[in-house]
Amino acid sequence: MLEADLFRTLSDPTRRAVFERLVPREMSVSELKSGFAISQPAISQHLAALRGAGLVCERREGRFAYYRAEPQALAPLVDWVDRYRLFWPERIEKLKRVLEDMEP
Amino acid sequence: MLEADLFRTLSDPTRRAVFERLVPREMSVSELKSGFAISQPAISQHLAALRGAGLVCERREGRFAYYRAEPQALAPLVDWVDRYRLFWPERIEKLKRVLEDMEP
DNA sequence: CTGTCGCATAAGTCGTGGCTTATATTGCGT
DNA sequence: ACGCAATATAAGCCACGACTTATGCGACAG
Repeated sequence: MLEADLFRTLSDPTRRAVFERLVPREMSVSELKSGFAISQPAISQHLAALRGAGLVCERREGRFAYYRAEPQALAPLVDWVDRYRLFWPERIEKLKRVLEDMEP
Repeated sequence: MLEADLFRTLSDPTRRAVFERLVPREMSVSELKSGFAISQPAISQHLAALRGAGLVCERREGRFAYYRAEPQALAPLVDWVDRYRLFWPERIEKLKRVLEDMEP
């Protein structure tokens, strides 16, 4: 049931890009804004939406707000796609290969 | 880049429900309509959107149109979530268990 | 203490999209 | 041939959401 929020939140391309940018490392709002052609309030609104879905979390430090992604919040979305991965044999094979490569 | 179409198409809960209903077995439009509290044109419009994303395909038979889901069209979405699954070790463990249950 | 910076919130605008009703199209039954 | 059934398309309506500008608020510098 929770995948609904994730689909809605991630359906916007800009917001998805914001999330992706916060996966490798945390970033301040102004640093995020550079690289997007939208206003600072727009960024803050996207961050609020992502925060509402648990996809990012903020760390306050003085007047700066540092955001980082929380990939584990993708859980319901992962469960959703996994449910239909079962109807798709070749994809399972590929996944198995990926997993085998990860353990010694 | 193609995951954008999938996110946009699947962001609507009704359309997502239509897709999910067509995964186990094919179904005619009128059979689909029963179970949804929306009009038949609305169903047809959702099917057109899903078809545009390659998520369903239709089979004509007389005046009936039978639709079935094409889970392989989820590929770009699967790739997207897999990219961030790597940042999330516990999820990999769960997946491995699912895969192990599937083969004797 | 005052100005400015970093960010959030408020308010308003505007496009998009999902729904409706109405209509067109094709196929089947009688 | 006629009418109805199954579906698609057209046109219009309305709500939602993404953006803007304007404003508020706390933190640091001078």
